[in-house]
Amino acid sequence: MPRNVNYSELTMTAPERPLRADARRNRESVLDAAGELFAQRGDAVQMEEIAERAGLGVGTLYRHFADKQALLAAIIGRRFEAMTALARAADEASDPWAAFETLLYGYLESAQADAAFRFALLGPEEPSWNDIAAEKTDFSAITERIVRRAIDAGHLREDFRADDFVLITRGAMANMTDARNWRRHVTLLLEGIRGPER
Amino acid sequence: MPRNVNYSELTMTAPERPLRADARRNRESVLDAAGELFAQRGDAVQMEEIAERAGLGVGTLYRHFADKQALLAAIIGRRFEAMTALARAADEASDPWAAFETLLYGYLESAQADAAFRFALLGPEEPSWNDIAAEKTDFSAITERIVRRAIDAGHLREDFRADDFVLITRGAMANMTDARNWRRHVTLLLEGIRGPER
DNA sequence: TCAGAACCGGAATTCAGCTTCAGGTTAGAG
DNA sequence: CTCTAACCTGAAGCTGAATTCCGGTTCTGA
Repeated sequence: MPRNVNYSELTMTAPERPLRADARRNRESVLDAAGELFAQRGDAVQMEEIAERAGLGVGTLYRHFADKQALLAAIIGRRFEAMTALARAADEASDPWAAFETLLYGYLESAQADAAFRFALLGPEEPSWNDIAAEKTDFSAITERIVRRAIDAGHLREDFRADDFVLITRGAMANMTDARNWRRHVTLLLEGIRGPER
Repeated sequence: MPRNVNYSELTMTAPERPLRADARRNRESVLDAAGELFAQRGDAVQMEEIAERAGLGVGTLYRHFADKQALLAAIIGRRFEAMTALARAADEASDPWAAFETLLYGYLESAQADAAFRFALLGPEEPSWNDIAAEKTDFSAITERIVRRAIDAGHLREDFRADDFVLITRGAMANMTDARNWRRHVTLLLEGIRGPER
């Protein structure tokens, strides 16, 4: 007889008994509220605030998620899934460079809109986010393929590595204080900053 | 009759009465201890830990610095001064590109060695760090001159701006998880990542 | 050498947030 | 309709870390 079961598992193993209707509804509210607030102010939001926005008591948050980390992980997990979907879509493009740009800018636009996402990507690895590691692997595989295509088509320098994609995105995210800074950063990266006299 | 005077003013207006010998010595110990620890783990160190490393009680820290922020500000301020000195030195180089590279890599190597410095540069503007703003102005002026020289000599693209220097450094600092990542990042930036088929 | 201002130590206090828990409520099976 | 497991609430408890406070200690000028 578990008292405070954690249904936040991202792996979709259905719980023995489905949630009661009100519980399912509330869980959704929590996820929505947390999603918005985390996206807006990252880690800094308080549990109480999330509960209020969801129209629930704090206790209810804890019925659905073991702790703040678990809630954050659930939110982050969603974003990662979306990102993998984005990568998959980008890979559809027949033009290799279009695929690369779609992936890069799509990724960064998502990051711009979501402080929690940036937080997860820029900060140190959270050991509690194991579920996310698997998602990352999927994403990386697709990225790898897109990068390779761009190289083979001569759009990226020969020695470009998928890891470099991470470098670029981290760099850009660090410049997201202002809406246009990160675009400038990416532009400089893509075009290079050396002059004619190099 | 002030009780707990804040001598952390970075502006060197000497206090009415010079500090007692032991006090001056202790102040130095605090600065040293805090400098090392902040450099190592940034914001995350605790006052108690700093006190211990300095061989003093916490109360003593608070005799010299109003609060943790003030102590951090004092440390950061020192780094900024060093950075301005570095810029001045770089500007001495007769070769414009050498000057630019010296500045860029010197700046980044310092950042690599100091988490507190990165923290101050990457995080949002702290309102309590007013003293540092002045130092920043000096630094910016020199950077501006170095950038201009590099452009005029044809080593940097015409539309390069001093602000871009900030973009680059922020980007690189975000990639300082691993010692060589940021160098790769800078290299990509300088050389560009587009292939022959651009 | 001595008084007392300046200084120091570190236990006690404060505080902000997360988390728990002892009841009250409600969905929904029978 | 009834009963009860599942659910919800939010005040109270807990925790970790900053900050205070005051009795004791140490400089230093006379």
